[in-house]
Amino acid sequence: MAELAKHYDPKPIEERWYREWTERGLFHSDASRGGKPFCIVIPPPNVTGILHMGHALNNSIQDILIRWKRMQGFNTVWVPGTDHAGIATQNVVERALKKEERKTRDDLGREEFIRRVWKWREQYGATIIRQLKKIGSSCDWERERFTMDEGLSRAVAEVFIRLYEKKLIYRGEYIINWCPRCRTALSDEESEHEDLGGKLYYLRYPVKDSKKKEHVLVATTRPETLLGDVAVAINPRDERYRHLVGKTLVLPILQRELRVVEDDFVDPKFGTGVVKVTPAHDPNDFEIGLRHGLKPINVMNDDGTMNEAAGPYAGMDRFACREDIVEDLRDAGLVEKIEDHDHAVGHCYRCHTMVEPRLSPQWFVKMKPLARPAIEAVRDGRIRFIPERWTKVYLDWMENIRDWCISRQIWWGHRIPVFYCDACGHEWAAREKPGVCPKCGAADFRQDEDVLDTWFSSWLWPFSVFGWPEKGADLSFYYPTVTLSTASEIIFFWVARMIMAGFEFMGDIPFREVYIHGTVRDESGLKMSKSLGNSIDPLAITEQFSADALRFSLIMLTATGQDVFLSNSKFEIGRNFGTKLWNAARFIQMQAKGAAASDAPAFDAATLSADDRHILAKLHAAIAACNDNLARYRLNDYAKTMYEFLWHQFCDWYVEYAKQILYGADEKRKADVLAVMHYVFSRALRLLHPLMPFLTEELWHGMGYAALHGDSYIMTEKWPEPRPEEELQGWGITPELVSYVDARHDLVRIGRTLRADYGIPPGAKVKFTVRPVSPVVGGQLESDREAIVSLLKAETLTLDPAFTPVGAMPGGLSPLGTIFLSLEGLVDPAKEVEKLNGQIAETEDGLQKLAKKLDNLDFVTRAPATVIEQHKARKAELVEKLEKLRKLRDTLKPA
RNA sequence: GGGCGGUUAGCUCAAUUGGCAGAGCGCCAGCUUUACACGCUGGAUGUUACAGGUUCAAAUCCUGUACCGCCCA
Repeated sequence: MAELAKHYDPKPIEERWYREWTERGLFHSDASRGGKPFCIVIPPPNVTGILHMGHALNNSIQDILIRWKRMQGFNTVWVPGTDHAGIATQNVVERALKKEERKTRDDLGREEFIRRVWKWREQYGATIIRQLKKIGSSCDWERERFTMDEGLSRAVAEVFIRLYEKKLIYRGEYIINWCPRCRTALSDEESEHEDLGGKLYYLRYPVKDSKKKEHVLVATTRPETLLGDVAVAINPRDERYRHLVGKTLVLPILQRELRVVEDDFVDPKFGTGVVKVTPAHDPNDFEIGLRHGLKPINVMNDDGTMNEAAGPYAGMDRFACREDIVEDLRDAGLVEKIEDHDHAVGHCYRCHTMVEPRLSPQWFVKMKPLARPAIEAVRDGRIRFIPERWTKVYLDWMENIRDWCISRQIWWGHRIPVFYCDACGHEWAAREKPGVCPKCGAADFRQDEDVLDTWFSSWLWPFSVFGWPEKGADLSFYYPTVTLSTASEIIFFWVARMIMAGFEFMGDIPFREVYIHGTVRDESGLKMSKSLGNSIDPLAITEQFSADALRFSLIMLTATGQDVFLSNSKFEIGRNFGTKLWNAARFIQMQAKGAAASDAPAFDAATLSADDRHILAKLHAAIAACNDNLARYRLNDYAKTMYEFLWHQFCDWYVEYAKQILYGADEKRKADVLAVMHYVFSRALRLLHPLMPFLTEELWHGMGYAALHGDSYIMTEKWPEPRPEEELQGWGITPELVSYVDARHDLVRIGRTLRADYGIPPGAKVKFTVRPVSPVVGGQLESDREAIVSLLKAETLTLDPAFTPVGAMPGGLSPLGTIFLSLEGLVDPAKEVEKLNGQIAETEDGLQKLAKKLDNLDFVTRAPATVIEQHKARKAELVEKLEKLRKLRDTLKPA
């Protein structure tokens, strides 16, 4: 076996292992293999997308869960894929078409355009998939799906028809959010509200046939829509405007006659209490219009320009029209005033164009009946949100759910499977394109021009990826999936709808747990986004550091469900940790002079030292902590557990302890220490594998563990489980032993502090004396003498229960005893006294606080006994400490 | 306007049932120590945003205020 290189070079190693894992089919799962399924479906990224930090975080999380469960022996599958992102993809291809051929989609025609989109997808659609592989995602690539592929398209059609036949899908003319740039309808969720500093225009609407030239003041934020006004509304309880009832007003410019209607919707406190009613351009006005039988007048084209109904403004852009109309009204003396007015305005989530509420015929899904079981499932805990607070967000939305506008006026997507017969007017939905009208037999029929919202395919993802509507073996084995990991932004878009679809079409939940991770932000707290230019490219990080470093740093920094603030330098955490691990491995390998002979507990349990037992105990504590943290989605704590264990427990203490044995002559002890090291390290690697898959795989092989397990891969190795308590006891591991070694670490630390305080060069050997607190501790320290000497770089260590310092001798208190540094003639007694006085004051302070508490009758009578005991014990400790500190100081004082 | 989250060391965050406020990074001092300077050793650092309240005891529970962020209308 080759020696580990002096420096770890991640790039070729990461490429190599990913290739091998894939070639060996290690990511693939087969339902026929049986066992317990553990399934995650990936939130399919846009086929147009490139990997950003949010993806990196989310997919690291999923990969950790998947790799962990795979090692635990579950039949694990992570189903990958992409979604066709209707509007986004169409935009991209249209832009390219314009740039390269100076053509529009209309120039090509529908069929040719769609052919081009597919071509584009073949060429660029794999980018994000390739990037997911780069960061180590262990998806089952044999199962990769695309929302437009044949199977998923079949599922979409099936779902549409079922809902259509149940009358849960309907077509109707309603106000929807319209993007004039994308020239399509959007769902409510796709219109993002943004607060804008707008204006409130107070306009005078003359009263018809008024001799006194009476007028009414109407307030509006969108004056250009007045061209579509058909009425003016007041609140029936508003006394100020009683006199208007039954009157007719005259619309400025167009001179259209407007009724005055009374409607409860009108808020008397907003503006003047009189609102213009424009049913074709405002959802509330539309409702008012329905209640009062008003005929809407549409004054805009689909691209946001004014149409013929706008009279003199026909052909103008909506914003230019607004300016002109205000100017014209001002000239006519009809503008009373203009106030600043902040209000929320919808913007297209794709292109950020201001959304125009627009009346148009669209397809909708009736959501209330679908919501009911989906609400129940979350209420009764069959589906759990992590962190829990998202439950309320979900429930609030679901309980006030509105119908879902699913039709889009674009070409790229699943075309609505509804047909209209020109001959007999029949309308029907069909899975396959029919030959003739099923009613009259005519061949003259048209398919609906619109396509479906992309989410109309995504909401089926957890079962459509397993072949639904066919009820195959995969579907019954893997469904329901276990965890869905995603960001809070798409709880409404996607998570809620998947739950509804799960119940409607599978009769069951789609997943048990929804893990909502935080948002990735830059150092100043801004959300990372392409448009802000503040994003950090995850692939650049893998180039500069490594995929493992990227994953480790991201996860370690991301507290459960909290946002994460990133900068380039944060990724040094993972890189440094990886390097540390690499070097620890090199050390073991050098000392073992070759590959591991065994990673079993191949040590002589009877002769283990306290430090051996201590590191074994810490390993088992780490195993338990990893399991616990992973099960609770506390992935940052899992990362911290491994960081603390490997760096501080293993490297700082155990490896340092081991040196004096490995450099010594006792061959039996050497063999035991190496056996302990291999036992611990081989398990730690496995614990770390889900986080740092590449480095751990490399070391698994490099250290020879793979060979010991029949050339296994760490990724399919058994996840370490803690050994039973009795077995650990058989190895001499007890809580007392662990706290003794912890305390001895303190003793060493205090000894080192003495060295540092007196400026002893790190290389210089000095004499230490310890006065143990008890004969038992004295005995323990005696048997660990070599270890202490080595860790303290001591010349000698004297253990003397009766030791009294002669003259000025710096000393420190530890739980195991007082440690003295022998420094003949070098000590400044005054300085030492000063130091001790500081410690004495500190101790007195603590003691006083404790005494005050314990003297408090209320505390003693009301606090639980265990707490009182704790306080008493601590007090006794401090009293003793104080006494020792004083004695120490007194010996230093000149007599 | 309604709701949610946050405010703890210079920075980023922990602190599980209310019971000794911690970690990483940064900072300071020292170190060519035969695994590692991407390192080692040691050190300093807190009015837990503010004001009240509950409690024997509050970072933690309650009320209010301020500021930051997000979601919804």
